Parts: sequence; C-alpha cells; structure tokens
Amino acid sequence: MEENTNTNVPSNFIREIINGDLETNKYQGKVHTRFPPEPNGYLHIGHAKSICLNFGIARDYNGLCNLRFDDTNPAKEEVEYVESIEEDVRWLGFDWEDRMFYASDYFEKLYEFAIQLIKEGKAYVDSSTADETKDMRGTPTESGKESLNRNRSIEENLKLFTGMKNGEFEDGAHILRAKIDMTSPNMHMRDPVMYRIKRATHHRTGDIWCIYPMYDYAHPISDWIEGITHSICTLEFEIHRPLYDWFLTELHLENRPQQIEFARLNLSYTVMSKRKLLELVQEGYVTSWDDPRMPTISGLRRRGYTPESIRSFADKIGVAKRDGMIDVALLEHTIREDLNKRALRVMAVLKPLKVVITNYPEDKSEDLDAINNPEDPSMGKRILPFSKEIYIEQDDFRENPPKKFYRLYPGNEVRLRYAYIIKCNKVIKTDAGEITEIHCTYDPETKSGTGNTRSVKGTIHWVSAKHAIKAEIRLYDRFFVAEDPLADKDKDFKDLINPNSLELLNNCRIEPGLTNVKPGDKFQFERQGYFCVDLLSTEGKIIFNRTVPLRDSWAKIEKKQ
RNA sequence: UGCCUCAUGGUGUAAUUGGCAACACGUCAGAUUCUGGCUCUGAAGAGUCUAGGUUCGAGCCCUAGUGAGGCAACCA
Repeated sequence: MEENTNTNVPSNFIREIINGDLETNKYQGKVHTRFPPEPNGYLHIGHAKSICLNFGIARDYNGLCNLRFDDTNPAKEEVEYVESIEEDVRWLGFDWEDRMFYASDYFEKLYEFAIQLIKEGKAYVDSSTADETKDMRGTPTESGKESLNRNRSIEENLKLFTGMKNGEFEDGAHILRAKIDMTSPNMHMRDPVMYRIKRATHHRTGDIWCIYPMYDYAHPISDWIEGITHSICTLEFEIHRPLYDWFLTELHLENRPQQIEFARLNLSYTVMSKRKLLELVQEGYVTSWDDPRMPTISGLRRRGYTPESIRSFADKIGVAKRDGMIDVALLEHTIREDLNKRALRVMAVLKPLKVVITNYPEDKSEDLDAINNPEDPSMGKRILPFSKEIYIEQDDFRENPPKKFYRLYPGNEVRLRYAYIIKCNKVIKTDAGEITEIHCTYDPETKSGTGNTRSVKGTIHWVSAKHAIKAEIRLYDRFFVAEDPLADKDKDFKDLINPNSLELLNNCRIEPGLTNVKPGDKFQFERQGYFCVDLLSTEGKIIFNRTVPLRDSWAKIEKKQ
C-alpha cells in the first residue's frame, strides 16, 4: 500500500509507522494529525517543520490535519498569538478547513473525565503546598514519597474537587493528581498534577473556570476527542508518553491515538527557543518579532522567504529521532532555488560610484531592452534608460586590481549589462585621494542586441544617474557569529550576536521601473542577491531587505589571495 | 549512579527490511555565460561509535561497552 504520492519527501520513520498501521488497519485506514501550538508566542521555522510534517502527512495519505490551540495556561496565552499563528500557518500554504479547535473547547469534557477518574480511585486532591509537592517527588535517582492526602476517600476527593471548580479555595490550595506510582523511575508518573487552581482570565473562556487542566492530562484526551490517529510531537515529550497512554487506558477509551516523537529543528547561527527569542525582542536586540533577522515565520516572511522555499526546506531536512543541527546554507539554498525561477531581474547599485562617459552626447538618452528573467522567457522584457552619466558599484572598480579581477580598472574594458562596452581612462580624486568619479569612453559599435561579437571578460550592472531613483537597502547577515550560540553554557548567547548583522545603506540607486513597488515584492538585483520590499516601505521612501546574497565565487577567489 | 532515547561523508537524511552504502546541501575543479548568478560535467569526502557474536553475507539481528541528548513547573 503506497500512499505516499509526494516523491520529494524521502521515507522516514513516521511514515513507516503509518504504513504499518495502514497494513494492520489499526485506525480503519484513517490518518488524522494535528498541529497543536500553545498561543503564547510567535511561530518560528522549527514550528514550520512540524506544520509541514503534520499537514504534509495528512495530504499524502488522504487524511486530515487539525489546527489546535493548546490553551490550558491562561497566564501565558493571548488572542494576539492565536491570530498570528493562524496567519502564519495559512501563509505557509496549509488549510485546516473547519477544523480549528482549542483545548479549551474540551474543558467541560475534561472535567467530567476527571470526576470519573476520582470515582474510580485513580485521582485525588492533594492539599500540599507546591514546595512540599516538589520535595516529595524525589529526584531522577531517588524515588518519591506518597502524600498524606493520597488516601482520601472518594467522597472527600469529589467534594474538594467540586469545591476547587466552584472557586471555594485560594489559588494553590489544592491540586488534583493522578494516583499512579511515586516510586516510578519516570518522574512524570509520580502522581502528576492534572488540575491546578489559577485565577486568570482565559482568552476564550474568560472567568468561567478557575481550575485549569495540565498539558499531560489535556493533550491525550484532546487528541482522542478529535479522532487523532498519530499525535506527533518533539523528542522532549518522549518521557511523557507512558503518561499519555495511562490516561487513555484508565479512561477506557477506544481508538486511542499514538504519540510519536521526532527531533526538533536546530538551525546554525540562530536560536530557536521562544524564551530566547522573546528576550531578543524585549531587550531590543531586534526591532520586533518580525525583524528580518529573526527565525520566526513572520521574520522570514519579511526577510523575503517564500512559503514554497520553507516547505521545500522542511522536505529536505527530513525527520528523525536524533537531534542535530541544520546548516542555514540549506535554507539559503532553498530560497535561492525558488527565487531564481521566479524573481524579476533588476539593476540596483548599492554603493554608487559615478561614471562619466566622455564621448557620449550630453543630452542623449536611449531606451535599452533588458530581459526580465533568463530562466523564464515568458516574463518578457523591460526598458532601461541609458545616458552619459551612470552609477556603478564601488566594488566594481579598483584602481589597483588584484589578480583575476575582471571588472573596471584604469585601461580596462567591461561591458555594461544590456548596454555598451566601456573603457576606463581616468580616475578623478579629491585632494585627499578619495575617488569621486571615473571617466570612460564607450564603443558605440557594441550596443547589446545588435549582434556585435566583441566580448570582454567582465559585465557589470549600472543605473543611469539622472533616471535612477533612490532607495534604502538593508543588508542582513547571520544574526550570531557562533554556529551554535548556546554551545558554551558559561556564555550569554547575546554576547555572540553578530555586530554586523544589519548594514543599512541609504544612498542606493535603483532602476526607474521600480518606482511603484509594493511591500513583499521580490527581485533579483543582478549580480548581488535577492531582495524584497520591506513591510514599511512607502512610495516616498522605498526600503529593500536583502533576503540572501547570490553565490559569489569571486568573493572566494579574492579571499584566497 | 536511576529511567527514556539516539549514534551512517563537513552537515542533514536514505539504504528494496540481511545482499555492491545513495541523495541533497556544502567543498574543489572544469565547461558555458552580456549576472564571477543559473545550468552542465567531473572530483574529493563515510565503509556506518567501539569490541565481540550469529550468518555464505551485517549499517540493519544479538551481547557488552563508549559517547551524546532528555527527565525532578501547580509550563507546554
């Protein structure tokens, strides 16, 4: 039974499990997954892995995937996060149709199940303090001790738990615990907490409840209620699985979902934990959750990443149980791969150097043809104005060229892309020796598209000085200097922030056709990289973010020298 | 001195379930090129953590080690 129709995705252990379940007809041929974020922060690329995994499996096996908000802790959760999560999942290209749920949808049912467990003697109310509970739990190597309240009568437990629900007690006065085994080598089985009293306004249920279920209790039941077959989560929950199964067993539930754990994503040169990302935002190391240097979905979106590139990345990294670290180079590869096919080519000069073409008529200007995307002829052509004074990239001129430098230097010729071959005759400098402009002559016989066969080693980009428009361009680089900013536990990861992660250029010149760009528009600036119009860009002030530079083999050659 | 899990080129995943270790990224070289991009061609790079065992045959099965990660919120 080969249900996997997506040939881009290599086999993985989760698909093996599903294939096995399909063969044994464990779930009557059904495959139903879910993506269950807690709405307490913004989604990041690690979540994208999980989203692509869960929705991807549902798609490939003709199954379903739910979006479920795991909102059992009102102290940390907000609607703002719910909304951003919905937006991000949708943006990534996935559809939960009418299956958006909340753990809080099941508060009533969860409460009834808790009563059932109390009645069967499998749960009890403990009135110990939090500290006492902690002390009694033992350590990984020493077993715990039973609470004095462990043997309360069912009637008393019922009365107390009802009282907890009805608001008769202070926060922290009691908890409801599952009666399992205080000597278990698995700490999570030592009478885990099922409910705590917490007076906090829940973003959906308001003040209706003052007791809230814990994750370990709510999650298996929520999965079961929704008919989830494969409950996929990250490795740190592995040790919770016996508890997940315990609740389902003790509640006598049929068609039980199974929890499967995979390794979370670690990406080099960044951090992924919500707490650390929050720290970066709150302490002003970045401007916001969607700062283009953030590994959040919204940050990547603003940086210029496409949903397609992120999905392709998720497919390429695979799924396994061993934790490792993925090289950002792979992420960068997927966005280049995607944008290479689709992005309009355009000329932009980031650090302008004026070139005067001395033998070109003063008032003349020409309209030149430029190809929009050599990878896709259907994208057509555009017109580029040319005139006597142009700007080229400062990096494309050297007064004293190193070996293998094919660009402009005194006495050398280069082709101006889509225009003419020019020759550098003179370098104009200030008294201080600073180069202010270059004087060149052009060869009128070498106009692009005229069939002239004379060729030179280098081709450089340019814009016409009097036609070009100004723009601000933000060059982003990796946010940390260390591959794993958390590797050294004695060091604060914030000390490893790359001081040059943002280079702001506000004197850039871009071709005039770009006057009306809109936030989110994506381009390849020829020879430089992929750029995207920033969220805050306006007609009066155009702002571009560099998504990723082009691969640059010259930079490698130069570095070697 | 516990319990759970994991171990395959630099990185990340595969390996028809016991049959010549493959793919992608990265790296290097070359070809092509009006983008030092793309594309194309080729190369280097692991003999599968270690030691035993079973077998005609082991990355895969068994035993014992070693190393790494996780587990002691009224967080998820």
